[in-house]
Amino acid sequence: MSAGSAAQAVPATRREQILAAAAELFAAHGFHGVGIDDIGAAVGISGPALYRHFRSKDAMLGEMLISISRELFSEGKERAAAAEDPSKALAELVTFHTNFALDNPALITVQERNLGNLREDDRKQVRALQRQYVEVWVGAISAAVPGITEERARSAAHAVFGLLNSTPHNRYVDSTELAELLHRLALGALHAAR
Amino acid sequence: MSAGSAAQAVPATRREQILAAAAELFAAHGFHGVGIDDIGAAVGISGPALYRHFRSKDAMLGEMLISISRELFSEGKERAAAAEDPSKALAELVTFHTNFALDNPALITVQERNLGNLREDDRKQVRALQRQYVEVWVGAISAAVPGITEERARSAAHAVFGLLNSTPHNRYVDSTELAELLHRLALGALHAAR
DNA sequence: CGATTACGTTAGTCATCGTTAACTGCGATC
DNA sequence: GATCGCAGTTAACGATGACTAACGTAATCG
Repeated sequence: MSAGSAAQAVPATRREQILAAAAELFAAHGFHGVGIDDIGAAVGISGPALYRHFRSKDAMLGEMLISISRELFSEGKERAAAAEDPSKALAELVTFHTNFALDNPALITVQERNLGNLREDDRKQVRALQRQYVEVWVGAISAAVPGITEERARSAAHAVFGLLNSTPHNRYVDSTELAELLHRLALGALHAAR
Repeated sequence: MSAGSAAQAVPATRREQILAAAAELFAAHGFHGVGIDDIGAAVGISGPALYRHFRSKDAMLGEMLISISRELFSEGKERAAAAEDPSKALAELVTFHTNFALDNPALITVQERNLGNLREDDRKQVRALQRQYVEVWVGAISAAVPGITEERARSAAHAVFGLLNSTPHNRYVDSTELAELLHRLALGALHAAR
């Protein structure tokens, strides 16, 4: 269900394994709340060995946030463009984002919370990608909700991100039902945006 | 507009002044990303002087999260109970929460992100209060949306919190219009929850 | 008027953190 | 089969962080 590249049993490369473990830890304790030794221990090696794979702790955060932002944008753009009409494009974006959040709760959490811990240049890059992703949504909302202003569409997009990204803290129903519920809630909200 | 006790020009007590400054810093850099000296500097005193007012840095976070949780719960419960019918109760909760988030963006952000940095006993207390607040919403949603299950209502409540709490990162329209938009989005979402 | 209390200050302590250095084993390559 | 480079180890270093100690000052109060 859903086409994510989420928690696989045997991660492809060591780098990816480290990034996955670090994401989990950053999500739970915050960037500064996690030590280099904690990350190492989570993948069975100890502390400084991480520097064989990353230039710094900052670089780990940078790499994970840039790659997630890039994936959201490029995949989102593609799916929206492939849809046959505006209303289907919006529904497709909702489905895509929902599944992504369900498949990558740690990454979503880190992206939401730890943008401020990025180095200046990485932050610039992530923000640029996020802006582009938001514009994909603004386009889809503008086309699907007649008469809405661009500013309201942008605000609505951010609000719906907040709604869908609440997924990691929302484990009261199984994920199939949760996906369906979030889909309805998001489209219901956007429909009401006028 | 809105009856919050938000950013006043001259904070009542020194303690409150410190908590407000700390909330701002925690929201921006994360709990562990802020030093005791930073907080002191933000209120014009230097570092260790804070220990005349708080037992520890942990205690500052604990106090701010407990008080915000308490206020949300007690005020929310009261307003929901005072409404004349279920649909008005839900609308009132949405209005209240929206205005609270608009008036206290830093506190809302800290509550969302830094629960994991609390000391065990404080975290227990905050979680208990949050649970009670959620139950107020679950009651209102269950009464206003016929046929919805309790679990779906709870999930929907969390999702709507995510939507409304996105406020701090949502400054594309002025706050009057944003409040109105968020109100529509939230009720639109809940209406679609079935 | 003298003592206490409230609220600051600066200097120091001790733990911890990110990072580097120096060294080691091991599998592939020429 | 010697060599090279990848991926790991432990030890150390400098910086920084939370917190304590010792001290100062001004207002309050008995």
